[in-house]
Order: sequence, then C-alpha cells, then structure tokens
Amino acid sequence: MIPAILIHGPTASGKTALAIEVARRLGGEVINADSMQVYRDLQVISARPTEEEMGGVKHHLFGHVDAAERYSTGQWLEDVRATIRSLELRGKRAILVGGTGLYLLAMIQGLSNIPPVPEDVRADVRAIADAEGAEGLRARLAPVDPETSDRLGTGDRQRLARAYEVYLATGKPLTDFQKDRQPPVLQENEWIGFALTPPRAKLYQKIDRRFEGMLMQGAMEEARLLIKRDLDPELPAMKAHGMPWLAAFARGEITAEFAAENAKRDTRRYAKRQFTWIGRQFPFWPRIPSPAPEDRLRVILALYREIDRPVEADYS
RNA sequence: GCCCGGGUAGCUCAGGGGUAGAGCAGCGGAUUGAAAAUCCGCGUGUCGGUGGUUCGAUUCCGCCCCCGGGCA
Repeated sequence: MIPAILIHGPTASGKTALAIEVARRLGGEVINADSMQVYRDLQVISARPTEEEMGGVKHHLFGHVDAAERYSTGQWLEDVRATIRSLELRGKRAILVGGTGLYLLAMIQGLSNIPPVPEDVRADVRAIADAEGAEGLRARLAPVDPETSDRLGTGDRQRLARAYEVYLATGKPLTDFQKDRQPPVLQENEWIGFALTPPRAKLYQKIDRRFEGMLMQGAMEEARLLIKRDLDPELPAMKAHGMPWLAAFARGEITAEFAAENAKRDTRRYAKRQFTWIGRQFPFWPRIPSPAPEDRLRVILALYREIDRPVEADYS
C-alpha cells in the first residue's frame, strides 16, 4: 500500500495548512486526528479547516460527530480504520493530521481490546467519583486491580474511574486487557510520521493571537449556540479550549478579558503537554523546527519520497 | 533643579546584617475508549549600579542611574 503520512505537532503550529499543501503536492486525502475537530458544532473553536481552506482536497473525519456525543479514542480508531481501508481501495494516499497524540499512538500501536462499558455502569462510577473522589475510587479499585491502582497518580479520578468501570463491566482488571493489543491500523512500514516543533515563545504568541482571531471569526456566537443546547458540561465538546470560559462569560460571571486570558493560558499549557508527548511518545519522528511553511513542506516531501520509492525488482 | 516614594523571579509585590519568599505566569513528567481530558512534581533570582562600614551587605551609609508623585 501507499505509505501514509502522519503530521503531529502542538496546537497552532500550522499542521492543517501543511497537511493540505502536502495533499496537493503528492495527491492524497486528509484524515483528522484531532479529538475536537471531529465535533460538528466546533468549527471556529477547534480551528477546523473551512471548505475554502481545504481547497478541493478531500477531508475525512472532520465535524462528523454531534457535540452531544461522547466520542472516544476507540471510536476514532474504528472510523480511521474504515477510512483508510476505503482510501486503499481507491489507491489514495492518506495524510493524517492532528494534535491528539493518543489517537496517533493508538493507530500505530493498537489499542487493547476492551468490551464497551454500559452507560449505567459509567453513571454509577461517576457518581462514586463525585461523592467520594479519587480516594473512594481507589479504595474500591485497589482490591480488584492492585496493579492499576499502584500505577495511577494519586488524584487521577478519570483513570481510576475508567479502571474501575472496566472491572465492574467485565469482572476482570484493566491490567488483564492491557496485556494484549489489537493489531495497529498501520504497520510499521506503512507510515512515516513528522512532528512540528516550532520555537515555544513564538508558538505561544501565535496561540494568543489565534484566540483573538477566533473571537473575531465568531467563536462567541458558536459557543452561544452550543450553550443553548444545554448539554452536560462534562461532555468532551464542552471542554474544548475556551468553551468553559466563554460559557462563564455568557452567564455573566466573568469579563470577556478574563475569559480570553484563561482560554489562551489553557491552550498554552496544552501545547506544553503536547511537546512532552512528542518527546516521550514519538522520539524518533523527524522534527521540523522551522515555522516556515516552505521548509516544512520540503522536509516532508523529501523524506516521504525516500520511503515511497518502490523497491526495484531484482532480475539478476 | 529640589523634596518625597519606589527599583527584589517573566509580572504584581512581601521581606530584611548571616546571599531571599508569595500569587499569577512558566518549566519538567505521566499518559490504553473523556486525551483540547485527567493527574504528579519544580522557585526558575547579579535583591538597579558603584564605593564604604562590617567577620559578613540584598538589607546600613555615600554617590550615580531609572521609574512614579509633588514643588518649581
């Protein structure tokens, strides 16, 4: 198959435009690997490319999910597997782009095969988390899955809850499942990954400016529409950077300036975590430190062509 | 020019003869179906400069520089 191109990098590093340019130059279709750009309702706030920006290049898994849904890594993995299969059938190159490192990791490494947890079990465990916090969850998890309990950080409610609900739903500790993995969506020789690593100070400036730009492009209106739907504030889409602050502003609790400052700060912190992820999870992906689009394009095209060169038949 | 007040971490500021904290910002790390989530850890500093007093000065004194405010 045609090797896929994976483009990762912190938020606001210019992944989207680069992916589109690569798709234009090499031919190919863009697939989203960003956990927020999947939500239909978050066009501006998630910096999802517009029809115009896509410039005729085909895009997949962008805005295909309703904000009321609780999308997940597993769901994305299924979606991306199907999408890549269909591109393969049509002989198209896949260009995956997104800032959600876990999605990309799951795709090339495979996720464990864990049965879905029923909604009522989830709700029960969430109630425990709310009432008794991390300690309550840990007290229940430790006897049934001591390995996971020891491994998780002291206050990590989310992972403690997940581990406990898996146990309740299946009767087996999460550790048992995590010993095995599903086959990855892409084998090792089927992809090449790139990491955009712009200078941090510049990126932070860009993040700040980009949020101002989002406000001018109607982020507040977008937020208001979503707020009107009165969804559970715990839904992933409601936690997109800026959303909780814009909602607080809409309720008249904080000033616009305060909301903007907090939204920018959250985004900067996220970018920092993404740098950590790249360094730790994708240590061998070629880095592209230059913020100049031409440089980046050149690096990607050059390295990609190297792995894309068909093996010469040996007739000797 | 004179008189006050102030110059301490990236920012706002506290402190005080034994080389320094606090909030915010920031930095490092973890990461298996909520991952733009969730969690763990960390003060990062010519105390404006320069002489002097002192065993020892960021702290006290002199001079200089800078920033406020007032009087001219």
